[in-house]
Amino acid sequence: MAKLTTCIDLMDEGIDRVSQIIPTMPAAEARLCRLLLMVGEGIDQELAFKLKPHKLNHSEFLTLMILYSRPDGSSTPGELCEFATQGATNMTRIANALARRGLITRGASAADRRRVVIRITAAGRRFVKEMLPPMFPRIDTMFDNFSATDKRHLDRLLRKLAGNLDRLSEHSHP
Amino acid sequence: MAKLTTCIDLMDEGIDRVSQIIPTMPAAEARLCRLLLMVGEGIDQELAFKLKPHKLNHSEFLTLMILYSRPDGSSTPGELCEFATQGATNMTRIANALARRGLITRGASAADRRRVVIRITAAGRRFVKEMLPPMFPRIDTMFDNFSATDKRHLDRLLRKLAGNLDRLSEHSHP
DNA sequence: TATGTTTACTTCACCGATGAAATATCCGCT
DNA sequence: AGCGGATATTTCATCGGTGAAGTAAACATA
Repeated sequence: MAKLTTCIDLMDEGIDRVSQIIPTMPAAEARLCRLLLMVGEGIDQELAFKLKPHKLNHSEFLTLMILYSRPDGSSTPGELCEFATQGATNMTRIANALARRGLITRGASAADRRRVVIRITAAGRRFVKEMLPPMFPRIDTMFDNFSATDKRHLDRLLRKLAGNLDRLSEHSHP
Repeated sequence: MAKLTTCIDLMDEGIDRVSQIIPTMPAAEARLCRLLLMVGEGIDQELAFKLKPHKLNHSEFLTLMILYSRPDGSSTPGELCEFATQGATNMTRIANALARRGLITRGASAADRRRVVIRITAAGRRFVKEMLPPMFPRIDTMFDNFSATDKRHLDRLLRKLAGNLDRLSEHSHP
């Protein structure tokens, strides 16, 4: 598997050459975008690696965690779509997958019969409580050489960037 | 479409509640992971939005850009897989798609007849040179309120994180 | 030069995700 | 009460991506 750092080196060279041909390019900013995308993919793969033994994929895990973290352990497909930034179509499949394994239940809403109520089961809670801790060491290792201020900075900058992205997409694809 | 910042707020609450149930969780680090993943997805969507009018997807664009940035404008499927972190299978499809549009050519290597030489065409270069500049304003906007040191910090922290991820995956899935 | 191993790419079968359309229910208005 | 539009979820067709097996050429070595 290709190392992330060598990909980054190649990306740096590539951007240098492109910005020679097209000097109006915002090279530093484009570099940051690519960096972010690459590191994001790296974390994705790391997460997938940790989820594979449990036969979960990223979106199923996220959905289960959202339910786990809710005080009442329940939600609806529509709400879960919002929070997990998933399409409704996919949420149907995710719910099917989790329900088939007995980690959640699907029931009809009494108040609004269009709605489906999804609830995490006791088995689902047990499952999460057991699978989560073994991930912790690797998460810690990811930020090994990060000082407290490093972490604070990264947190702040990512949130700032998220705000900018929100404003961008508001204007164009709202 | 759900705003990124509200998803982040919900994520914060979720992590708080989970770390009450499971206090050994490295909450700050998990938060950073999720933040990075979410911002990464945001940039992905933004990129997809800019590519859609050109009927390109992310991996096709990246592949084309790698070719564009190479001094001789050529490479091989294997090399492109490495640099674009793509599976060989997918690279075949990408090359098919780009070749069908006349943006690249596929030829046999004289030196090694197992190899396929992929080369960006004049039309491919023109295509890139025209599609790239309209993206610049939005990239600039993404980092609008970032100071020069903000950008430097983000760059440094992401590279550091990439190094850590490399060490992680070396040990476990090499 | 014959043989087994490695490398490069493609084909095939499948999975996860998405857009468009279908279905069922709810809500506002007359 | 009943009609029209909005909302919630599912189904279907399709796309992009991946793993496993297939094919072809190169290399190593005996």
